[in-house]
Amino acid sequence: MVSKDKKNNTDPIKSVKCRLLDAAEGLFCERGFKGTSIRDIAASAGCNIASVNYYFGSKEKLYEEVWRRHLIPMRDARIASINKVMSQREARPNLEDLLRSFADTFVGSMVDTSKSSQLSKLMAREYIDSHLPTDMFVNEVMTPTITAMHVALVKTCPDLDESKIMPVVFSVIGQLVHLVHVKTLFEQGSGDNLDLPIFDSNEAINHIVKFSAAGIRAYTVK
Amino acid sequence: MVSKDKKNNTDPIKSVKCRLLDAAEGLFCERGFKGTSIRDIAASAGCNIASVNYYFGSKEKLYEEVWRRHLIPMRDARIASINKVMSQREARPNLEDLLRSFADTFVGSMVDTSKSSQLSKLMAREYIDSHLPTDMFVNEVMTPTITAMHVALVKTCPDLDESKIMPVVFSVIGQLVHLVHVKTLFEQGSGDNLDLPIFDSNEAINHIVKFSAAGIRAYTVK
DNA sequence: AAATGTTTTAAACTAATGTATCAAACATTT
DNA sequence: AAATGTTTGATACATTAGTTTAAAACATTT
Repeated sequence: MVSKDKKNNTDPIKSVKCRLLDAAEGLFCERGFKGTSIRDIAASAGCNIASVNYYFGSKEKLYEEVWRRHLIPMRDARIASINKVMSQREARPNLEDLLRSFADTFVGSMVDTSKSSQLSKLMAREYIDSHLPTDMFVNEVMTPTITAMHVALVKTCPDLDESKIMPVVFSVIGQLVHLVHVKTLFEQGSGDNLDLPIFDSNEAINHIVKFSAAGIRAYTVK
Repeated sequence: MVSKDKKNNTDPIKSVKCRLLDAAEGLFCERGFKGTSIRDIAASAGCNIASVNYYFGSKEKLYEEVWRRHLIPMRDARIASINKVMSQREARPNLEDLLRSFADTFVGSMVDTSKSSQLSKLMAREYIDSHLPTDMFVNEVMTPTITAMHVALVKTCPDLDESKIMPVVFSVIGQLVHLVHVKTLFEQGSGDNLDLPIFDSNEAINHIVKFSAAGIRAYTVK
């Protein structure tokens, strides 16, 4: 008796709660927090409007839960990829290896399936107008990531002036965030009449690694 | 008889239309398009709700007008700053000069008053979910800017492989956009418990220039 | 099978939004 | 000053939002 239009996550195997989370994630990424209504979410998950409040208490809480599913894995993936490079037996780890590993994880850590840029998009939105409780994202992901990168860089480039590490990390992250943004713009529609070259992620990461390595070495004594 | 609370732009010298544009700009930057109601705008401008539809036709049109006031000046400022550096009498313009000039204008072109990062914030929002007609921003600002930077770089670095120019411009812009983002986050509240170092724009720009110059030269033959 | 606890449903509620109306106030021209 | 065109104001309208309610459907335990 239930109409089956426009529903994405109606797989009855998954629990209603899970379907709601999936549907909400997709819609929040696509249309933002304010742009997504509880009715949209319920419809996409194939369940009743009241379910959102029944399972999560409010729209805000649902949004929080959507985040919580990914925050820790995201952070751990990034830190792990840094540590992996650092724990190789060579005396001094290679700067390019460190950068590439970090970049790969940054751009790809959100790659569960094909919806690679979905979480990045959510991140960008949350970045600009936050609907998460105070600095949940900064404290649980950003700060730990930067710290891990900080110590890795100190080990990799002993000649690098310590006061320059933050700016250098800033530059790398700036490029990566921008890459994700641009990727997002290209992948799904909105800017389809641009004549910019097709954006290959691997090429882009190669470039960022080379560019950044040179930028970092500009600060080493020799 | 009119209550004077919370109003920012009630200067009766300015026309109602102008007051509406100013109020809308501030609120759109701060709360986004969806987060700002016509009632908020009218209240902040100290005029009636109907004024918005009277002068602009709709909320969307008002948003467009807010943009139109700045798009062309923004683009022209950026291009002019590039051309200024390029037209100096020296045989080959200096790369650092070009980068600094571009960076200054990018971060500061929105500096009419103290609300330096206001337009940048608006830009970031529009970036993520667009309420402007098809690619108005890309066509009128982004593309011309990138093109100007493109030809400037070719002249400044004749040794630079032409195919590497786009990636290189991408890296510079990525860092600058990120700088503006972070500046915004710090300047107005939301992330006040971060222990990141105080962010001085001049220092940051100095860094970006040095970092990027080295990154660019990594692509030159010698 | 009766009783109890959990989940789902349709409907209602309150508040807020963008827009439209129309008369009053104001300014300008005749 | 009268007439006309423009701007402003209070209010109404239709729509949509998030949330709540209470009954129904379902599942579980006794």
